[in-house]
Parts: sequence; structure tokens; C-alpha cells
Amino acid sequence: MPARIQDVARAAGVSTATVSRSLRGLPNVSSHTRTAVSKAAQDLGYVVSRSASTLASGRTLTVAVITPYVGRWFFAQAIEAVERVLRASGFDALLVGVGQPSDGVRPSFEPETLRGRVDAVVVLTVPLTGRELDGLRALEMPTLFLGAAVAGAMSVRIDDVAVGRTATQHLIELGHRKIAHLGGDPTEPLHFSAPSDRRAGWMSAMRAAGLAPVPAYDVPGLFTADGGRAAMDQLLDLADPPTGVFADSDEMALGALAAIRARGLRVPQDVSVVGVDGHELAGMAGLTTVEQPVDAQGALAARMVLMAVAGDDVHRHEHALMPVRLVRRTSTSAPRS
Amino acid sequence: MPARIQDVARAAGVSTATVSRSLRGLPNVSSHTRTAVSKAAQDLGYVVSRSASTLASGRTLTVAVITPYVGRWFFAQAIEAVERVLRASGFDALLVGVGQPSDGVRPSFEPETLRGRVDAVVVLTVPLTGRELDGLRALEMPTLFLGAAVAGAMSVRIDDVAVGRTATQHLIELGHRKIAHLGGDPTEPLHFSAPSDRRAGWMSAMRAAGLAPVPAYDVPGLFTADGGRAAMDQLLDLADPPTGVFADSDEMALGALAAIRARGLRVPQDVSVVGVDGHELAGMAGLTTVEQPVDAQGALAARMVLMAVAGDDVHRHEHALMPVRLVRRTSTSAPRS
DNA sequence: GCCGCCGATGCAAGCGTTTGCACCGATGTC
DNA sequence: GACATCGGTGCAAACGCTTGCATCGGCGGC
Repeated sequence: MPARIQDVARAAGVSTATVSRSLRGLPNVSSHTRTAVSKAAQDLGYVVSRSASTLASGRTLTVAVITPYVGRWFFAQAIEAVERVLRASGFDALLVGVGQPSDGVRPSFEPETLRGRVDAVVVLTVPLTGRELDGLRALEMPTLFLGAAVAGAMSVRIDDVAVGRTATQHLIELGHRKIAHLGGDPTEPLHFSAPSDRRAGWMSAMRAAGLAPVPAYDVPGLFTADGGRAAMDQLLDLADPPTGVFADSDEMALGALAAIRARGLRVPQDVSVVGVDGHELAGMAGLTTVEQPVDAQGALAARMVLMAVAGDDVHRHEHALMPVRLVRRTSTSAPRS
Repeated sequence: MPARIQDVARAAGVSTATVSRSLRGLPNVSSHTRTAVSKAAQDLGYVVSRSASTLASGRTLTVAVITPYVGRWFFAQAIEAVERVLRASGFDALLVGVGQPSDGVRPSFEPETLRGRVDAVVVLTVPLTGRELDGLRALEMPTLFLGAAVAGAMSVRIDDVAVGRTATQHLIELGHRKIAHLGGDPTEPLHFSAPSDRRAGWMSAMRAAGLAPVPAYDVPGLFTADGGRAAMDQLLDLADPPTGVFADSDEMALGALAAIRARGLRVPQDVSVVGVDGHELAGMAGLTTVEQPVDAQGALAARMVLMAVAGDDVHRHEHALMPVRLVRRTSTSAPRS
């Protein structure tokens, strides 16, 4: 049987109240008592019961991380960073997957189930329904969106419109006129804002350069390498294929690279490709990309919710925007005239 | 204020005991009462307090997932699968990161912390110290190792020696004699068994073919793309570089590919490369690989611990071995004679 | 028609903490 | 020297559920 607070109290010759206060470092405990309690706890291998503690205090020392995927690069990186910071502060990360739609419809996420289960929520780039958002608000706990901005909650993200603009401008500056866009899956039940924002950036940069975004050049890539490859194939089948391609993610861009090379075409001579993310393997493949600081976003997100949990209301509605930067590699160059 | 069980009891005109039994689907509740309780709970938006329920029953409906990384491909895939199955069964996944050694020493993982916090533990390919293993055993709860076998606990994994042998044999059958091995980081504080087993498979296959494994051909690749690239560079700097390379992971193999091409050498004409995993991007890059079913391993692992939690002692010590298969692509061929 | 049994329900004792409040000396103040 | 003050401590009431045990009709068997 594991030791309970009662056992520690007895061993240290004090009351359970004093043990509780002492172990949590609360004031008004003499240093003499403190050492006695610590020793007793140590000897007995005492570790506080989370459920009892939570029940009595209402604090869970746990933060929910809501995510549609964990296998995809961006999400995996972000989760790792969030978890690391939470753990360093003594908090646990409760992983909540809401993706994996079975019959095209995502199983509804029930925020109510989190009540009393966590102290705060970090939502990773998952667009919630109105009902879900309301449920989340009803929880009345610190909530932070990573990868999207939602009114009334904290957020950490990058400027996705600028991302699209930066990538597209890069191609334009190299001399490209026929620039395609590989985006998300429009039929996907989870409507992310990143794809549409990046797409908007693409269109905006095109127009600013006096170029018309061609509808046939705007194809869905599903945010996967396979999807990117298929989309690229589709583009190359066009009578007048693009010379430059902007993919919303490195994974799609790498798929596009594969499709291009599979046809015996060369990168960047025949087609230039630029991605988004800063995936480790993008570097290996020489992919030019708009790099975003995923680790930093995750760490900042965790720090922000922790501050909010600690009662800091100042940043309770802060929206942090992290910088991105274009990393030029060998997948982009001037088009063959 | 959220509704408590007391409120539901009052609304349904029964006692809290009946509400508790009814809501959990226990027997000996009349169907009439059952519907009345359900309706009352529904109306009040009642959701049981996890901490109170846990405190009273000792059940947490939560499983800990211990992992050294979440950003690396294998781990991310496995976690996603485990979480999905747990969630489908009404269990939560508590993500516990134990990696990220700061000063070369991994911060010790404290199994005691999990007591009363979870009903079972899934440990992902993280070699624990004796103290940690003892602590885990002392918890006396279902424990499963994914990616390594540990006596006295369940496990799900692949035969890593066979993996190394398969990959190496493939190169040997193609006619290679000078075959290198890209393995893990020997100085890494986390000593995984996979790298040493795969290495053993490499050596065994070499010897079986009458070839001597050359020490200079056995280089650490850190299990990252960057590490794989650096390791490959090292191999290519050798006076007599290998013609075939077996990398313990696809990520390293992809790094190796980059290093080879950066020198103007060609794959597979100049060097053949084979990896391990079945990474989505390996397919894009045409990498030959020994594919392992990560999703299936994760899902099975989750199912096994759930059965054990449910009281099924039959499989309590079962060791499941999942099949791997060689996927031939364009990164391997006969060496230039 | 009595008895035993059984399904349905209620009672109340936990489960192991936290915390508001009371208490109790010792110290400091006029 | 009386009195507020204050640090240190204990008491005991929550916190919201689960569950062993008791209770209570109703029903079939003899």
C-alpha cells in the first residue's frame, strides 16, 4: 500500500494540514517542521494522490492538447515542444486526438469532458465547429490556439497570408509567371485556415505583380506527400504546365519533387518548387522553403497557458505572431526562358 | 456551476447510487429508471467528475504513453495509433516525454508519479534504467513495451535482428560486398536496443555470406537525417568507400542519399542505400526500405493494455512480434562491377 | 398462505487531499 | 503590564463520486 498523507503526518508528528502545506512549499511552516516532513515523506516514498488533490483543490496540473493529427510533421513537432515545457513546469499533457474522420465526418469533440480534467487547453490548428467553440468557452479556462487566431482566446501563429506572399514573390522575382499553388483538401471536413490564408497570399502576390492566378493552377494536395505528388502530376498533364510551384507544406512539396523527377524533368531547371515549414528532410532534398519556428511556437504556447493558469490575466487575450523566413536552396531558380 | 451527481439524482427522483449505477450501465437498474436518469443527466449537461470518480474507484481511465521523442517519425506514428485506439475505448492518453537530455544525462523518469494517475503504461522504445524498471514494476499495473521486449511485461515489436539481416542480405544478393551500416549514437544516454539488434543482423548476414564486417563501415548516424548525411560523408571520405549502405532508419537513409548526391555521385549506380521504417517520404525518394507496420504495432499495443486493464490476465505477459517486409525501390541495384 | 429469493433501490462510509477558521504562544507596542 | 499582531499549527468540513450492505416489495414454490 502506498503511503498516504496521514502516514507522513504521523511519522513527522504533525497534522495532515501541515504536511500538505509543507510539501507544497506554502508559507507559515517552520523550517524545522519542513525538514521533518520532507524526511518522513522521503522515507515513506510518499507521493500525493493526484485525484484526491484535484478533487479537493480543483487544480489538475494537466493541460489538454487537442490535435487532429500527431503523425504529421508540424503537429508532432509542436506537441513535442508543448509537452516539454509543460513537463518542465510540473504539468502533464493530456493528448486528445480529434482527427481521423471515419465516414467523412469528424467525430465531434466534446469539450465538456475536459471539465475538471485539465486546467487549460491548447488547440492545435484544428478548426472547431461553433458548438465546440462554445463548449470550450463554457469551460471558462485558459485556452490557446496554435496555428490559428480565435477571438476571445490566446493564440500563437504565423502570418499565413504573408507566408503565401513570400513564397510566391520569391518565384516571381526569379522571373516566373506561371505559378501554381498546392493547397489543402477542400473536401476535408476539418477546414484549416492555414491553407486558405496561404492561398490568399499566393493570389495577392500574383495580382500585385500584375499576374492573374489561373484556376487550373490551384490544386489540392491534401497536405501529404502523396497528395502533393498527385497534384503535381495533374499540373504536369496540363497543356501549359506551370514553371513554378508553391506548396502549402514541405511534405507536399517533396511529393511534387518526386512527381517532377518521375517524368524525367529537372528541378529547378524545368520546374521550381517552394514549400512551407522547415521540415528536416526538406533540407536534405534541397527544397527552398518558407521556414516557420514550430518549436518556438509550441514552447511559447505552453508558456502562455501556464501563465494564464497561474492567474496572469494580462496576456489572457494575447495573440502572438511568430516570424517566418525564406530559406533559398536548390529547388528554385529562374525559369528557362 | 456544473451539475453534480446529486442534482441528477434529485431531478430523476432517485438516489445518487442509482444514478451512478445507471449511468455506468451496471445491472440491476430498471429500464424505466435508466431512461429517467439518462434524461435528467442529459438535461442538466451532467458529466461525471473524473477526479471524484477516480478517487472513489481507483480507476483512472487513462493510460500513460512514455516516449523519448514525439517529433521523430516512428514515435509520432506510434503515438497517434495508440491514442486513437485508447480514445475509441473511452480512455485518455497521458503523454510523458522522457527524452531531451540536457547535459547528456536524461532527466530520470519517476514511475512513482504515475501511481493513481493511470491504469496502465505503454513505453515506447525507451531503454529504462534498472531503477526505473523496478519503479514501474512496483506500480503493479499493466505495462507494455513497444519496440523492445522486457521480461515480465507485455511487448509489441519487430524482430530487429531480422530487419538488419533482411536489409543486408538484399544488398548481398544484388552483388554488394562492401556494405556499410548507419546506426544509432553510441554516446547517446538512451541506449536503444533497436540499433544494436539491427547492427547484429548486419553482421550476421555479412558473416553468413562469408564477408567480414569492416569496423570503418560501421558508423553512427544518430537516427536523424542530418546524422545520416554526416555519416555518409564520412564513409565517402574513406579510401575504399562502400558500394552498399544499410541505414537503421529511413530518416538516416534519406540523409545519406543527400550526401551521395551532393558529391555528384548517383544512386543506385554508385551507391545503393536501404533504410528501415516505411516513412512516407522514403516512398517519394524511391528509397528501398524494410517496412515495419507502425500503426498496427501502436494499435495492437493499445488493445493489449486495454485488455489487461479489463482484467484479462491471459495475455499479461504476451510478446507480439509483427512482420516486416522489404520494399524494393530505386535506391538499390547491383554495384558497378 | 408462508417462506425464501431476487431484482431494484437507498444509506452511508469511505477515497486522500486542501483549506477556512480557530487557537496558541511569543513578540512588539504604547 | 495590557493588548493587538503574527507565525505556526491543528480541526474538520468539504470535494463528488463509488460501493458494500441493508432494505423492501413482489413472486414462485410447496
